[in-house]
Amino acid sequence: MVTVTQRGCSSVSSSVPLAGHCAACGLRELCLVEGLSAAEIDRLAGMITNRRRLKRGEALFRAGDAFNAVYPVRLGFFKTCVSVQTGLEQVTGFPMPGDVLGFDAISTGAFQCDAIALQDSEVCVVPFERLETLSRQFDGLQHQLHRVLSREIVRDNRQMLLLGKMRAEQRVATFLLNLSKQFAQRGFSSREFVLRMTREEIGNYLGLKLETVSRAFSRLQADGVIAVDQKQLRIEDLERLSQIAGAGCPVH
Amino acid sequence: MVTVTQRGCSSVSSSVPLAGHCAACGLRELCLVEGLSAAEIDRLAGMITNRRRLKRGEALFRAGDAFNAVYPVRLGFFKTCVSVQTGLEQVTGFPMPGDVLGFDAISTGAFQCDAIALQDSEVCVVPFERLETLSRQFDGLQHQLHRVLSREIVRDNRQMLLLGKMRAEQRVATFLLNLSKQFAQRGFSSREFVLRMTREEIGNYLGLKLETVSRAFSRLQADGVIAVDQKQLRIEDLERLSQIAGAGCPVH
DNA sequence: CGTTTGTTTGAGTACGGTCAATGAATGTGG
DNA sequence: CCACATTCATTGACCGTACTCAAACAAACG
Repeated sequence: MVTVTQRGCSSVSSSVPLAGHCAACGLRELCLVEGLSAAEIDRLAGMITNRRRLKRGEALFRAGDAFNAVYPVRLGFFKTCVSVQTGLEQVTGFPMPGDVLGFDAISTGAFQCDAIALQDSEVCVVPFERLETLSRQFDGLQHQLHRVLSREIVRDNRQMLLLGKMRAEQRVATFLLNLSKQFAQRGFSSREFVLRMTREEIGNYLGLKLETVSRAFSRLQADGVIAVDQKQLRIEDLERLSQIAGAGCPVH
Repeated sequence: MVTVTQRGCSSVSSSVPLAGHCAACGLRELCLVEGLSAAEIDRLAGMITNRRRLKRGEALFRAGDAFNAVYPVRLGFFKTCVSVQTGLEQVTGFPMPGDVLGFDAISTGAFQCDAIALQDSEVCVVPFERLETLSRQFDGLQHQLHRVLSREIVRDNRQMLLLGKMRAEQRVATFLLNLSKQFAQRGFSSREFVLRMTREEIGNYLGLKLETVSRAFSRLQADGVIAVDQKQLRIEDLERLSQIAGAGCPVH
């Protein structure tokens, strides 16, 4: 895993001109690279001419911005949120390393949501036109692109089920389990991790108020299911957490 | 394997061997065909070797079914729903002519949701491997495919906002407005139309109980915003309906 | 014509939201 | 380094929206 040390500069985001090294990237299993041949990976990496670093709180893009590229997350943590004129705002996801940001923009050529860094982060800049060109030449890349797009649709559908049908505690339990699985996929501890987002952001994502999230955490802790200390979270009883979540896996 | 349950209809679906005539299809503006050159349309149409007709209540596919093709709707009305083992079920959409069914299946090679015909319907069968092959040759088709996929992501994000943030009456008003716009796009009346789905299916889609949907309808009718008689619906005051859908009670 | 399915409406309830107060953590500038 | 401000989190009391349960009715269907 590549670690990027941030100097204590208070500047805004910097563009990092640097050829992508997808073959060496620890996120191969998740990003656009999954399942590609060595030759395909080389060509994809050659296309990534720069990366972008963001400070906490900074926007990678905002709804309405012109669409040129998609952004695989290399490092850090984001939130994406859609909103309507009236001020309603919905957090639609918490992208983490390996996830790709920006696919919502293909349909209209402008981003449809905001993407905000929840901590200092780094993304690859993948010019979308060149990605389309390359995926016309390599069917492996083409199919992987389709799979990543499809995966996002499936994830959204599951979130709709959570928002439409689950009760508060069940939503929170499902959220923690999903986080846990995602950390496991990325080689981090699935049992203990840091919640990069606030209670309010969690609540927004889950269709709950922050107080309800806090109460759910307290209750789960009182029952010995989790141990939570501010943003630090440990799963004490995975079995029971899964029960509460309702074995929230899709049926086949 | 999943069994296909049929509700109250005796005949199964029929396959209709027939070359697609995309150029002549009234849904050109919506389907995969949008923005393609005549040559591209011809090639796409040549790939569609058959269609499929479904009776009301019949499943086009079920979660777990093997994925081979995507299905542009030619005629009729569908619902798609995801579920979990515990029995929770969420309606994720009501695809209508011009919409394309099945993109959720690309990610795993198996469908992730059920697609049920709400009335006698007809779809084109587009073998997905051939669609990928063709979209490697025609960048117009490739880009349109990406746009359709992206559009589904955007729509899902908006539905997450509805489910996470809106109040009951606001959800119902938004639902009716969306339907109205979709009918308009397809050349039907945007002011008066038939609700092809039951109150329960609407409620499921909107994260509400059927009684709540019914009450919302009654209230909107009492206020002179809509006129509803069973499945027949007429929008009486579009301005006010938009207000209710958009200008919900300011949360903050 | 009877049965099933779908819709409307009412009464009571519960879950999560609202409001409010307190405290902890983080960050800033003197 | 500390004082202060700000953000974030927890907890309690109360309230309101949407759910639950129930009954009556309408429509669709065999």
